[in-house]
Amino acid sequence: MTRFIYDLKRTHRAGSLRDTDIGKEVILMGWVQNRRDHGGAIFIDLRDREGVTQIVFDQSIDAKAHEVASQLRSEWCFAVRGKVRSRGGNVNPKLATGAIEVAANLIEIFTRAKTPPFPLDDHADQTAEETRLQYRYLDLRRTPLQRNLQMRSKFNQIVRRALDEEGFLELETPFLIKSTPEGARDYVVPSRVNPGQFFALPQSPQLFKQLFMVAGYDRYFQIARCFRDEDLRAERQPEFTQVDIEMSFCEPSDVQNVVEKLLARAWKELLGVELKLPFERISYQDAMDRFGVDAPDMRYGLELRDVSDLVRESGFKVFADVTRAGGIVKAINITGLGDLSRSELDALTDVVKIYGAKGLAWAKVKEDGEWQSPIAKFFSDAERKAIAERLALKPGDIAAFVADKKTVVNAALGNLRKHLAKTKNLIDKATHRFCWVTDFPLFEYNEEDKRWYAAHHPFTSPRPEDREKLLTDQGNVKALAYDIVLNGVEIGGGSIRIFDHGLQSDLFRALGIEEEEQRQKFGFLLDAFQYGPPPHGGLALGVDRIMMLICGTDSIRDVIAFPKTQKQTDLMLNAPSELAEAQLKELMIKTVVPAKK
RNA sequence: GGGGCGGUAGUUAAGUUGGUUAUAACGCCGGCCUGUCACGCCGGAGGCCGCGGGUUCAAGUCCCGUCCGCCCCGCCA
Repeated sequence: MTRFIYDLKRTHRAGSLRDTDIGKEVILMGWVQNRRDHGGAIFIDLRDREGVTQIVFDQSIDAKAHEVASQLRSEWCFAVRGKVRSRGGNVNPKLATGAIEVAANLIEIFTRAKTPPFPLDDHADQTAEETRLQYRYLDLRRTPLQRNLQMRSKFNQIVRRALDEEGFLELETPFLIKSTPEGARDYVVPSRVNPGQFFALPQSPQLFKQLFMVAGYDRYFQIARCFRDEDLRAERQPEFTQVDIEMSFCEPSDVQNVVEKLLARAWKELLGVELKLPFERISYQDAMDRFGVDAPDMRYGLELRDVSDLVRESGFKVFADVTRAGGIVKAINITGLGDLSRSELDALTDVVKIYGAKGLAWAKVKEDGEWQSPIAKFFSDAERKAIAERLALKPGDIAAFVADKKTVVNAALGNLRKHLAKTKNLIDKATHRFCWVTDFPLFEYNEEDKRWYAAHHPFTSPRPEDREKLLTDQGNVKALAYDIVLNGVEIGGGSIRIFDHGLQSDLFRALGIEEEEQRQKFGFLLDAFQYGPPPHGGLALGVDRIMMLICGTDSIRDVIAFPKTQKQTDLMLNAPSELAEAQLKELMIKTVVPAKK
């Protein structure tokens, strides 16, 4: 190494220099974003994480520097010393540093670079993600990802400052824990010193944070990595990050207030957006009735309406049969989108079929109020009028109906609603519509196993007023559980926990979990709860999803430095991979991979 | 486990009814150029058409299988 690094320290980051710096001698270090060689003068755009500065190597200023600079190519790493000067009439309005340039008088090339496998300029988002993931370290150099990860860093700092100020302690919990059978599939880690035994990686620090409350830490948080071995989606990775929060002596609104303040602060500092507090609340029941999903996007209309009572006696056999068999019929008024062609309506049918619906019935309302519809003839004038009234149908509107089991109808129309909003551009991207979804059911019935399961987890407290229904009317017990939803994406959820021993016993009884099984799965927690647990509750926020929304991207992978593909592989590491025989032997593990047919 | 979309120079794409030597832009290499900023001009190199099989006189193109990436269903207390 020569004079740079040791003698000549970096004085600025690229991106920070302005016309007020004219005349200063500066030292910058970074990468070649672009070069424009004009013979006697070479322009190099030097990029670092803060931005880009134009460096000019002028033969007449320093012939040696000019000669060295003529070798520079894309993504070479180098340092320059030079004087900041005005660009005069050649200002580049597209650059923050566009008013100035650095006239170089000394350069050192640190490292040369192979030609990158894909362009790293800002116009290069089009490169296949497969290639970008393979060379993730290069993709991460690009401005959009630099920006996303820097935002993520700032978000984490805001979380720490905000929760510290509220008296929360940042405490860590172990990664190597015990596998529990319920919930998501566990990632497991073999224990070498305990042959044949395995640890599990935490799906969340849930039980530990409750133990912190038992131990009197009162207010806890952690920016925690969580692991779930389930199939991936655009907003789901096998390892993800939560802001995990738990507090003692609280009711739901105490938890919600903390979270609202935290998010409001993040939105203000990161986006300059002032959020209106408190966030609106909607019950789970209302969300399902009006939007068909438990994480409603309320930025647009197209709400669902139940018309079961209006079609039960109709001549349309499909609707009449479904309602008589305990199913429901719901409809959306597809209003304001103009006429839809037959092929467009067929495409909408394909959408609802994904969610198990057998079909989509539709009716167009003509100018004279008559229905143009294959099913119009099955309804009486009065029935059509009643439906039109409930859906507020006007001439030009289209009603779309689905009849089936309640879960199918809600999923089909709820997702049809999303589909229409997206494809017909009904969404105002600048809107940040937060809401709390409350009063979730405590139990979910599983048809196959013919038993009730905990909808959230088995330590979630029922609403006090539902206490006596616990063993008799499980379907109508509501939980002190709440999700937080932003623009139709669930970004967090939590609950008030059970701290009363008798209540916990009844809950296990309602779930059909015997005492022995309770002891085996949760013995340590039940033991702990015999030593004076405080009333407590909490919540976890999905950091990756929140960052996805803050950064305005469609994929969680854009806010995770080193994400995995849909098949849970890392294309850069080539992970996972097989272990050497000796390694398996040491762990006393034998693998049995079924032969391919 | 299932449905859908995609895979052609380094990158992004085009490729007709199966028909001669597989196109283009950007990038790359060489040369020229002192005011460019997605610089310009001249010249050049660059292909396992994802992989395997089949049909055919002939396959990037048709058929079957398979791998990889993405979106979705199931799954995700």
